[in-house]
Amino acid sequence: MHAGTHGRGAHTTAQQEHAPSLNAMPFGLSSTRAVVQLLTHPQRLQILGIATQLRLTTRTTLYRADSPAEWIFFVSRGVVKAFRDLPSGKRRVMAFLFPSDLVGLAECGRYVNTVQAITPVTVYRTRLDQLMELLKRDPSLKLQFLYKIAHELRESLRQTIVFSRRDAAGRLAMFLRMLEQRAGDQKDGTIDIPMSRSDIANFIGLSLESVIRASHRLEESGLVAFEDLHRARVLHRRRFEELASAV
Amino acid sequence: MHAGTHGRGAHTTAQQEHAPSLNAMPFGLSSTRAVVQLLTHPQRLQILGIATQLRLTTRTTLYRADSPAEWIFFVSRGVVKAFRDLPSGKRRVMAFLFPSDLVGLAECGRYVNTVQAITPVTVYRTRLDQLMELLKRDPSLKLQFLYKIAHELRESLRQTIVFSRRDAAGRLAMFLRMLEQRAGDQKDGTIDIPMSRSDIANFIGLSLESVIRASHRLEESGLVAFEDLHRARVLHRRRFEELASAV
DNA sequence: CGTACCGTTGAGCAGGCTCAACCGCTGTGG
DNA sequence: CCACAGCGGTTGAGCCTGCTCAACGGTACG
Repeated sequence: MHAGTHGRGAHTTAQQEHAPSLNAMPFGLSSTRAVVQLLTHPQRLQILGIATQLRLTTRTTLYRADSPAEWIFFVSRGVVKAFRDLPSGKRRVMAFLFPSDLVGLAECGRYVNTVQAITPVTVYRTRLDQLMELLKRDPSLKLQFLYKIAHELRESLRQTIVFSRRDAAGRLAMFLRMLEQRAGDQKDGTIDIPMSRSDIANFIGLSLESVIRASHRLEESGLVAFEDLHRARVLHRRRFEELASAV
Repeated sequence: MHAGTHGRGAHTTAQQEHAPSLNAMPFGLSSTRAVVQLLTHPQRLQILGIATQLRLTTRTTLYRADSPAEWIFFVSRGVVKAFRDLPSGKRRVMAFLFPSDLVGLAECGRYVNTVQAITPVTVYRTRLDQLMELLKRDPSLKLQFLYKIAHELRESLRQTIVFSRRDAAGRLAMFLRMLEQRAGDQKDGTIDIPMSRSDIANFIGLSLESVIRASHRLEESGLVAFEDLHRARVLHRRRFEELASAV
């Protein structure tokens, strides 16, 4: 299979590699709209103290939906997807999780989604009860987690805007822009697309075929060039942004 | 206008009326899938101490998107909607907020959505910085807020499942079921629908006309009876649940 | 009585879905 | 070594349903 065969995630910084990390946009006023590291160095070491580093290959399942939620994961390198298989047999990808994201949100003691690696990943795994202990001992850490979850909530709400579009090309453009922002701009100006076309389809709510046709439309109209299946380049930034914003 | 002319929200309990309150499903194991009150009585009094009670009429705007985020609101009675007007002129309703919900999540010091009352509401308003002060003094309160935001995140993710459906009737059925769960079952077995058809459309991602036609289809197939514009009754529970689950 | 707003209905269009066939690559086993 | 299965991706044909546009109805309000 394709995934894992072409250095995706290789641009991850050493910092992200070496300790649990959480990124988010703050509540408070800030001039930039930048995502910042929430955890102080000591906090990261504290979490490191109760965490185990795991390196997982593509397609490894971190956990399954509805199984008892024992662990919380900090994504450190690579990308995972969180999805649910619906009664109809369709698969809904709820989120892609990147380095500095938190995975393992439970409800009533059970995981909500199944989570699988789509690239080789490094995660830090910690027992939920141990993390809760740590949160009790370090109240300021609670606040950081609050920020992080609030950030994810806003991201999730933003994601629903994608669904309000009917046109496939527009949805795909918004998705690509999201990828560009989340995964951090590549030095060479390309967008890294770690997931399969079918994962994209299940995420943005289109059929697989529509995703492919939308890619062609983006390419034909000169907005985006797909250098290969997993790399795209924005050719006409202004028109691209227009399309992606024109909800 | 219609809203506010027929006792919606009248079933709100006295408890909800009299102090800030937060409801959520816990992370941890619990036999029931019930939503529980997160705050202890002393905590609610503490928040009450820094909050102002406001009673607002239908269509009052609590705040506007992109304005500086000074306040956090606890919905105590009634229903508000959070929405964004998109560049295209379309309006996306991001969420309906019910009693025991939290309103006013900011990003970089600015509100993300515009929030408006769709029924007469009672809210408790507190300055963001004062609430943060309180959170610093009472670490366990932070955890309650963490639970609440996590709950809203899960709700938001669940909401995206609605969008994965193509059929209007199915989307509407899921929406009605959500209303039934959120607003608490009425004693008489009816579902209270506080918002306008057009708000529903903007929330579940359909055109206004499609919402109306979907209502007709639900009615014709004998699943649901619409007693008036703002009250529905599930006639055939099993088939209704089947439709609402058959994503 | 006119206006505004919400809701309703109909006609016709368009874009996304489904189904089906096919390609190219990979890994496997005879 | 090659045949084959499996998987991801691609393309085409035709259907279907939700959207758009437009006209109209009812109710509240000035």
